[in-house]
Amino acid sequence: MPARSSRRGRRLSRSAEFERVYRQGRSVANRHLVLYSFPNESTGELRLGLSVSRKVGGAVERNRVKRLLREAFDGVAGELGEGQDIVIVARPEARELADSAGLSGIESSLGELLEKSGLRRDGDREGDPA
RNA sequence: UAUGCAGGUCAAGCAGCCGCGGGGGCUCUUGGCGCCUUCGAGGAAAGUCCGGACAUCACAGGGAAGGGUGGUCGAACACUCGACCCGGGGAAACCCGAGGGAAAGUGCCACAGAAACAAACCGCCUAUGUGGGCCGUCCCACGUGAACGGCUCGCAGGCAAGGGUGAAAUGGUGCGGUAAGAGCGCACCAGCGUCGCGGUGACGCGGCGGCUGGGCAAACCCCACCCGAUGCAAGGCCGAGCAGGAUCGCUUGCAGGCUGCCCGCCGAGAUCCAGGUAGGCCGCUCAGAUGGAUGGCUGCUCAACGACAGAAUCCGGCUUAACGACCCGCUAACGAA
Repeated sequence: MPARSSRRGRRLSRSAEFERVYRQGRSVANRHLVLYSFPNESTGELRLGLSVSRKVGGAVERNRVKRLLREAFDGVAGELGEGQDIVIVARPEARELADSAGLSGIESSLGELLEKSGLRRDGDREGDPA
């Protein structure tokens, strides 16, 4: 438990790992994002993968969407259980959301998906003995 | 000074807080964690259109095919750059030009027009040949006549000046000339050839000559010069597992393991080899990732949401995209003073 600090966990690195999350994981979506999740006890870590296709925009816009998604995910990572892989796919509408509402817009959209998926550990704050 | 040019710089700025990637250092028993420090996108990083480095493969020499380049000189070739030449634009500064060859051949030239490469629609001519009509002259003959002449209508023929079409119709203007005309002749201009001079050269200037018949070669083509193929997913190193080979061992356990030795126990495999998959490392950088860092929030200022846009082996060029701000130099027509 103390091994995982407050910063983000590892990331998904192999396309095979993405495939496993896509095929075997559960998914929830709204008009901006799609969120896949798959419990992975072997690593004991919370890992994130991002997929932002060319349909979202050019390199600058895709970078911006990815950065905002990482930032937003960082903010809520403490509320999620360990030992699972998460993949967030950005839809083209995510670019408009990032342009118009910025980080807060992405955060609320991600929070909506987490609520829908039930991934939040309800009332769990024992990981942060402040 | 406005205006217009040419070259260059920047790419909102500052502060605070929270974060991210690489390097270095400190702490630490190692790994790790933590802390400190430093560096961290562009002028186009883009398109991937050229060239080079680098890498692997191929390679005696020559040719063909294919591709590229195309005023000259220089930087070894090419690309490109600099200077210059020629043509075009501009008042100028300056800008633009795939700028070799159309008497080697083939092809194309829309619409319009007679015709787009060698011709004649309208038109001009009757000098020349020939047919008809009328008139006149001529006469041993007075005519339904020969010959000659004139006028006129044709045919053959001559002309390309003028009209008209077009982006373009085979030089322009003037005089002479002719039946009418025409570089047919002459003068000047333009073009071509040739000679001389200047220049490394593209070319320029001058003299002379006979007057030469369109455009397109980013149409095929011809000429000159250049070019091996593939590209960092190049390529190099390490290397699980599975299968393969070699050696040793396998009822008498004595190879091997527990363990450095002895005993004891377990015990059917053990060790090595090259190739090489998954995977890893290098290539890969004083930005240097390999699911890919360079960001977010707040406040203030300029301003009024701040353009185009994000490195992926490196370097040089080309092309394309795009708000603006500033610096330096040049030009000064019209207009203002």
